Amino acid sequence: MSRKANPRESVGMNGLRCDDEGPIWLQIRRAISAMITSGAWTPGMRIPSEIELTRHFGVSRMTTNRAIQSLAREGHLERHRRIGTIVASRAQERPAFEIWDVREIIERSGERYSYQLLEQLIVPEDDPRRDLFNVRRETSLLWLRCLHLSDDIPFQLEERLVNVDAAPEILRMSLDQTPPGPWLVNNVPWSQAEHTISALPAATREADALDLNVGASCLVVERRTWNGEIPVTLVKLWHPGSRYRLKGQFEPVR
Amino acid sequence: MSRKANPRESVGMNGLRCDDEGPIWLQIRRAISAMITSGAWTPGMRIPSEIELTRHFGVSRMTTNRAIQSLAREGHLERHRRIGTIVASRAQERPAFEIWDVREIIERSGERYSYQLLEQLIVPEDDPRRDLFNVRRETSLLWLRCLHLSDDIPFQLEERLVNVDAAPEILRMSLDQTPPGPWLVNNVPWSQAEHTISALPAATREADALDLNVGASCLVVERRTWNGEIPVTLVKLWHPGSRYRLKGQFEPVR
DNA sequence: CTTCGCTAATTGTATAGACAATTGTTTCCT
DNA sequence: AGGAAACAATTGTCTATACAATTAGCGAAG
Repeated sequence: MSRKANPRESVGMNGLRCDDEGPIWLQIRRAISAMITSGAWTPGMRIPSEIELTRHFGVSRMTTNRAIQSLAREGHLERHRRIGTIVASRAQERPAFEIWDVREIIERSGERYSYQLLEQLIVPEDDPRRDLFNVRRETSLLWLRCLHLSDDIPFQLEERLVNVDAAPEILRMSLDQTPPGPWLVNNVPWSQAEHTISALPAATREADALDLNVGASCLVVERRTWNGEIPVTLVKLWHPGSRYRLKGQFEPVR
Repeated sequence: MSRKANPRESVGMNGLRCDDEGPIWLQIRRAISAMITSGAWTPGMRIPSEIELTRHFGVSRMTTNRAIQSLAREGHLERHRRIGTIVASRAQERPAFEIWDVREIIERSGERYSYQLLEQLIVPEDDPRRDLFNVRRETSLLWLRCLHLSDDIPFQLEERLVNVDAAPEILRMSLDQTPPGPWLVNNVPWSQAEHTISALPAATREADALDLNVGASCLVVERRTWNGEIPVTLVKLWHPGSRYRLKGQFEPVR
């Protein structure tokens, strides 16, 4: 216990204290959370094991486990058997704006997420899609269509244009395995974003992919991001409106 | 067991089946989830008690409990002691777009949410703020400023303009208790929304409220919603950029 | 030196049981 | 009848324990 190979920097338990509000597992959760947000425990550090915390707080392991798992499920901690629990690199981030990560939405609902790449091409010089972006003729643009499924039922169709100059590494990604959305958010810097939410009827292309009738109303989120003046990506996300009710008093345009 | 006063309509367990993937508590979770999304169990119905499910699936109560609680925490079920567990009215909704509900964000992080109303007034006829909305001179607009705190530290400043014609009941709300955001989302119909995300320096008004220096950079989300042609609300949400890192490679404009 | 297999540390899941808290229902006393 | 007290049903939390799964590290065998 005293001499350790120290696979990762390990934290101590100084300052780890319960308040006295509510159930003990929430107190423990808050105590750990406080260590992270205060900066005493920084991303990458290994936190005490369940056993140590169990002793520290004088509770049973299930109680510690509940506190830690609830933090882990929300992405503040990462846990690995035999390795232990480390503070996630994004633990101090707040989802002040949640970029719609379909995968997360689906998996939070306990369903199976799957993904299909439908189309991938470099937009030709005279293609009308180029007009959506205000970029020079030489700039190469990548066009993607992919489908996100929940329990093998189409949940979201993604139609995306990417400015390759702003994100050159994207050409090296195998996009038939990895959805482009999360990768872009995490790897390509951007400074400005604009979203438009509306209800639109599905055209043939969308209806086919989503397994709907042509004209069925969909909820469409359109997002554009820039880095300074440079457009980064433009994406249209189609949700079948009939299959999933939507949060809030959203009324399709008649 | 056979004759019941039936305080609420109660569901049977027909069709409630486990698949065989992953841990049993997730299987049970999916089984219940499937009953809801298939429509066999509809909002307001009382689902079988933990004991009954425990017997049905042949597991221990803690296992059932874990499945149900995880659904309840996400808003698919509502639980009350002695009453039982009912399907939440919003259970079939998908958070296809999560309207930023600060309260939810804060409470999910295990912190204490609190709220202050800073300012509330009907915008005078000649006020420049009227220009933000394209409405007739007679239309009365409500101006609100409120602060959302996490563990008593300012987390988000909300500056909002509401079209009273589109949401007349808002004048009857006691907005010093209830934040206007969630109420509007749930009670006022809208068909279109537009968001802009950017990084801006705090002016005196924002710096004061958020306890920052003037000029400190903030992440600002601006949201406008319409119902058809009619503007409903316009809100600017200020987050102190220094205190909370933000998800993704967001770079403040220099 | 490399590889294979063992051991130990750590988390993941499940069980059985206990008691607390909440609140509808019933019963009983006046 | 009305109100108070007891009861019952249901969820909330916690404990103690057990075994499974994962994997780093170590040591033995080749």
